[in-house]
Amino acid sequence: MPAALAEPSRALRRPRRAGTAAVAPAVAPAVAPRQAHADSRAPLVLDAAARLFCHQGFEGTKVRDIASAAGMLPGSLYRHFATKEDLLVAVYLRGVEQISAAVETAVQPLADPWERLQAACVAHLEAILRDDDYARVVVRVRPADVPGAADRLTALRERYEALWRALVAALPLPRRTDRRTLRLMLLGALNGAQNWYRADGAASPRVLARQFVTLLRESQQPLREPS
Amino acid sequence: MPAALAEPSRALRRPRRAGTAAVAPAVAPAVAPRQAHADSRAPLVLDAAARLFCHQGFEGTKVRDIASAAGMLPGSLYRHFATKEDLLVAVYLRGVEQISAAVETAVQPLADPWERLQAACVAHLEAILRDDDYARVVVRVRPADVPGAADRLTALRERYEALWRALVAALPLPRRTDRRTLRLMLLGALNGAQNWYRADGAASPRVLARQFVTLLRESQQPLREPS
Amino acid sequence: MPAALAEPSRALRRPRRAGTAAVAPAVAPAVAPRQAHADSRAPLVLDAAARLFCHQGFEGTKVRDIASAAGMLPGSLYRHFATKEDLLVAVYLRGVEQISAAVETAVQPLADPWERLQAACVAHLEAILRDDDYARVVVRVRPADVPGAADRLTALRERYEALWRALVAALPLPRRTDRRTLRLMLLGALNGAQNWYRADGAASPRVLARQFVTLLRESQQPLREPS
Amino acid sequence: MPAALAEPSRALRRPRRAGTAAVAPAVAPAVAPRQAHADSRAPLVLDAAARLFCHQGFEGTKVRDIASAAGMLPGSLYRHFATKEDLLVAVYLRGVEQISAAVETAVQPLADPWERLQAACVAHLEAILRDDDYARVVVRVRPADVPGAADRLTALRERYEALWRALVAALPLPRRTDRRTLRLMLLGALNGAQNWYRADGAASPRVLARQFVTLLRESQQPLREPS
DNA sequence: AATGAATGAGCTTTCATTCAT
DNA sequence: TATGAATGAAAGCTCATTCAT
Repeated sequence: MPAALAEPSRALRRPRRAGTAAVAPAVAPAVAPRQAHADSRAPLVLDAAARLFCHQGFEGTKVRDIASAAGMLPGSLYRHFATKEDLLVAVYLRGVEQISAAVETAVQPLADPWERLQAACVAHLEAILRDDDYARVVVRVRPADVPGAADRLTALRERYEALWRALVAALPLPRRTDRRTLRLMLLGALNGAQNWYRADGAASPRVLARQFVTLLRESQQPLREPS
Repeated sequence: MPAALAEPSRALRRPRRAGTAAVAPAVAPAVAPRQAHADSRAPLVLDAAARLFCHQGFEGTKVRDIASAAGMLPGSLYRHFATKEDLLVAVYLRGVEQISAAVETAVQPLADPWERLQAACVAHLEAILRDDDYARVVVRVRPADVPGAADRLTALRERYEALWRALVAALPLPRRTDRRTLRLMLLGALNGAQNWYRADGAASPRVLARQFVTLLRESQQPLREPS
Repeated sequence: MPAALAEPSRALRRPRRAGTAAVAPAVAPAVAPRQAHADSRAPLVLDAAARLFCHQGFEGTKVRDIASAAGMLPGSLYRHFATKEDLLVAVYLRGVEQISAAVETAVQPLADPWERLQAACVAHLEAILRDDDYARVVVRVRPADVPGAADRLTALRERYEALWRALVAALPLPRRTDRRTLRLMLLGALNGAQNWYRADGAASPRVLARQFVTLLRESQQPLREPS
Repeated sequence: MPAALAEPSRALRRPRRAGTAAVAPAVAPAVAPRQAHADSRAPLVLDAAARLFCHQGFEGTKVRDIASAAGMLPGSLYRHFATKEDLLVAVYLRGVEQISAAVETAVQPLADPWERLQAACVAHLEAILRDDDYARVVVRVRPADVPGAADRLTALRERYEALWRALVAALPLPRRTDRRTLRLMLLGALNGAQNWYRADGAASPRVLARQFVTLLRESQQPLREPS
């Protein structure tokens, strides 16, 4: 995820090819300037939008705010994005890409299903609590609150949740366990932290995530339908 | 007004305390008619606002919508509430009152701390998923999304969460357990259900709540700070 | 038509009942004030819109212009009309109503088809050249130039042209005469006058109209397909 | 007209001096290629503008549309035309040139004034109904709708109408006939056809034109001031 | 000559709120 | 108390035009 954060605008345009991104600029530095000029401001716009959507919500953010945060006039913004909703979708897309990458990176070296789940929680929580304005927007802005983009937003969220479905599917659980509820409960608990977590608190996102998973993990022996 | 707000809404919903609602008018019949008549539309406004805020969010709900849902014109609405934010606060207040009452009622006959927690979860979940537009607004509308009322909204939420603080404080847990995190995690998981719960699904709010608590309860042996 | 012009706002709201309009106010003068207050500004808006659409075209007229000509702010206009297009349609509607009334009134006392046609031309020309901003808009603003209202505008024009279809149908003409072409040619010639007629010119609309019809009338013996 | 089409961009800037156009390149052949190449896109722009102005009107056509229809970007367009209004004037100019040429060509071999008028009508109608986007714009776009170019547009129309003044002046008519009204009425009727003529209709522009003239011609015995 | 991002003024429309009646 | 027309600030967006490259 740090890597993803370091080259944010690229992720929007090109297919993610691991390892290539860091090398390419070094190989063809002469091309970079031209490209950089061509759409140098678009990533600025996206960054500004992500920051503002994340802090003030979608409705609370005015197009003028985004423009001026990006150092341009409102009209100029529409060279890059047709509507405010499209801008949100672009932020969402990259948020999903980045948090997906973060989770995948965190999970990849691990084999044990519970360890993988915990690593995913850590990555998720760090992204939505601290690191990543884009990822934070994905959690902060509710699809249903933006009618003009609800479908696209929901589809993007779905894409990310597929990751979690796989993680939960791999857990060794009693047969009758409702894995869907387990997944949604866990994500709900994680995302809810955005409402109360304060950076200056005692627990880091990492510690918090471990607590969450421990909670879940130890409980799985008796997850049964209570009478 | 708090009294007025507390009274009509109760009568509207359930005979929460049988006999009381019907008696009150009889006690003060001389004042009741004029006042009752004069105020008779305010609860309508509040109900309409609760329903709309709950379904469309705060920004998504227009004052005109509320007024027309209450059978009046926008101007008339301002006889009862000074601002749209005040209206939201009033809904919030009653939402907190009602969900508090629901939880307290559910918890009261029980003695075992875990049983009390589970009963609270059931009551909370039934309120925010099904029963109570007012309570749903409390979960649905994020204080931070309404700058003009954020403080008051947060204070009301606090008031409700005090209940949960007590419930969690009563749990027999290892000394080092972070009860604040436990509480917030649980509430986050419960509230998150509003985003994905569908009434036609397999699990009722009641079953869902039991799953949540079982999850928590069984896990409390090892909830310790990971190294 | 003079009657229609004398009470313009009424025509928009009530079905035209000949003779009643002039009497009603006298019969129930007590009701008038309340009614007059209720929508006192809406006719002002409509009049202002008609005048401006007529002089500057639809695109050339800004909502702000209409509002300030009506003595209000742009936002206030939307109490009365949902969109600028709707306002145009309302003007069109009344334009059609008024010019229809003018033509019908002029034609009614006459029996001879050619005399009726000539009277219709006089009425039409007087309306679109001098008397009636509303009627002028109907000729001035081309439906195709206002995509958002083209259908409704065309339908209204159709309604008016039906009158002319009847007038032309009644003419004693050779069987093979293409009456549709005759009608459209005549109306085209009449409407075209809006582009070049100047009030200070030698010929009045009345004289002009007579010239047009004479032109047509005398030619009808040989209107045949030339070889 | 074909000649005019063959040297489009030149006609735009200089007064037409017969014979010069073909010679100039021969005189300075060294310059021609670069110039010719450089100028090669301007006619494309003009054609695109004519097509779009004709189909969507002036206001309805965006500079971007023209540019992209001409295969260039908006900024590039301003190498050729200083303003959108200038572009319209250029289209108008060529429209007038082309329809004038068409009418003159049609009229030239004929001697009889009525036959000449009829030939002019045929040529005019074919141009504005079918053949010629440029000529269509002249009829479609009303000078008064483009304040920034109204004077120039009117002047160009005047130039074309001079032709018709001559044609009408040559007609053997009773002395008291108002030839100006006759001319304007006829042109109004012809131009009005643009609003209702459909290519799939029964009558071709040619047949239509003949009907129009027959109409006029036969009527001229009694075109007198009615009492 | 061509690009295309940027400009900036201006557009139509929205909406919480006010106020004369 | 209720009305509903009016307010006025601000919103999202458009578009002819400019300008550094």
